[in-house]
Amino acid sequence: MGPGLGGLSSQNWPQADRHVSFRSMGLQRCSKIGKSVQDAERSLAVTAELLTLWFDKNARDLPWRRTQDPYAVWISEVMLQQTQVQTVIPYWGRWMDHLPRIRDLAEAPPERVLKLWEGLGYYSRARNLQRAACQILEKHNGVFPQDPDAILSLPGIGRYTAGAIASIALDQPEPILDGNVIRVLTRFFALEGDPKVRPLNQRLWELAAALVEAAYSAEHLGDRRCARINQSLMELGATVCTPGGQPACGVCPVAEACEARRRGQQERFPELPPRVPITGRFFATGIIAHQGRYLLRLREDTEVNRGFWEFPNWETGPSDPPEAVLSEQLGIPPNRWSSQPDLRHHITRYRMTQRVRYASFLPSPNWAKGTWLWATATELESLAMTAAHRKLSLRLVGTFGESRQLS
DNA sequence: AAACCGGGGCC
DNA sequence: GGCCCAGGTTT
Repeated sequence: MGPGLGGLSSQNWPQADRHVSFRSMGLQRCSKIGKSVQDAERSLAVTAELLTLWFDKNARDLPWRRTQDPYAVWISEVMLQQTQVQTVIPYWGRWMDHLPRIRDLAEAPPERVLKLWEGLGYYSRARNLQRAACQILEKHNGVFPQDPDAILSLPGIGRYTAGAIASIALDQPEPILDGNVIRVLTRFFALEGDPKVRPLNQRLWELAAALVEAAYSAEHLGDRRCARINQSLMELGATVCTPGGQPACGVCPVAEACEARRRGQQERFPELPPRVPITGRFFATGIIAHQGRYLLRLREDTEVNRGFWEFPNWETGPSDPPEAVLSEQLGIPPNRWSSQPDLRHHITRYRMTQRVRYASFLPSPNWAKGTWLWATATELESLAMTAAHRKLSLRLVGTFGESRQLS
């Protein structure tokens, strides 16, 4: 055990957190059962220390943990918003290779930024990254700001991401609260209610702040204490205190003090609101080939996925024949279309089906609206396309860049 | 407070 | 198919 843990009242620790409340939370249970604020803060310090030391031994070796460059940490945090670690790893490495500095991002062509983000989804994240990079150049002389409020004011950076950058890259005692931390804290303290809305959300932020401040005060924990305690909460949530009814409490460093585990009710927390129901959507998609090129359309500024190229497509009803809308929109007679396999694609709450039709025909261009392009097989690979249309593109273009013959 | 973002992985 | 993920922004 580390030298710092010895003096703390470890015999009180498991009991203390069962009824703990903290001065900053303004709760009353504490005084009712006669626990002192000093005991509460001491148990908090023990918890912070156990988590930090556990992280030192059990942290995964993730690529962005090998740097303290705020820019690199920032990119990783934004990529990790709603996106899992294993998905992010190759994207982060590629991004840092191509755009290693803030200035590189600010000055890059927007289509290059989108191409680097292709497949990660939630593409406003990429657009906001570049907007923020430009702001850092203009307002902060090209240096990533250190003030948490200045970080928070950048586009695409909310309270979580600002706290993550400030603590992980700059070792400041700023709290973080994400899905992992919500799960860890609601279980540890058996906190009921919706953790995403007040009042529980506010209490969780206060608890997260109390933990990082406890680590900050514990000088014996050594360097980068704020970075380590905050990452320990997320790491524990990702690898031990996992969703569902079977977290790995046997290897949890704070299991003895966990109230949900004491009750055997780990699966009850957090109390997340019901999911939005899943709905199906249907699209008629046309692949129009002409002299080895394929017709693409650029999503316009008013549309979702603006800046991405895609095969011309229109949303239809579940049973509308796709030839009808394709012929009307593209001026190609209905009998010129041949059927291709449907393409299924999932995105958040949508189950999307693209009904694909192929035509080898050059229509008189009545597609006046928007930006169109006859793309070669090589261009298909280099343009930014959303995931569903990238799948479609891979049907046409093999791994050697050869155009594939379709009947 | 709720909807949206038209991504991906896991079971 | 359901659920979750190192969320932020818009309405």
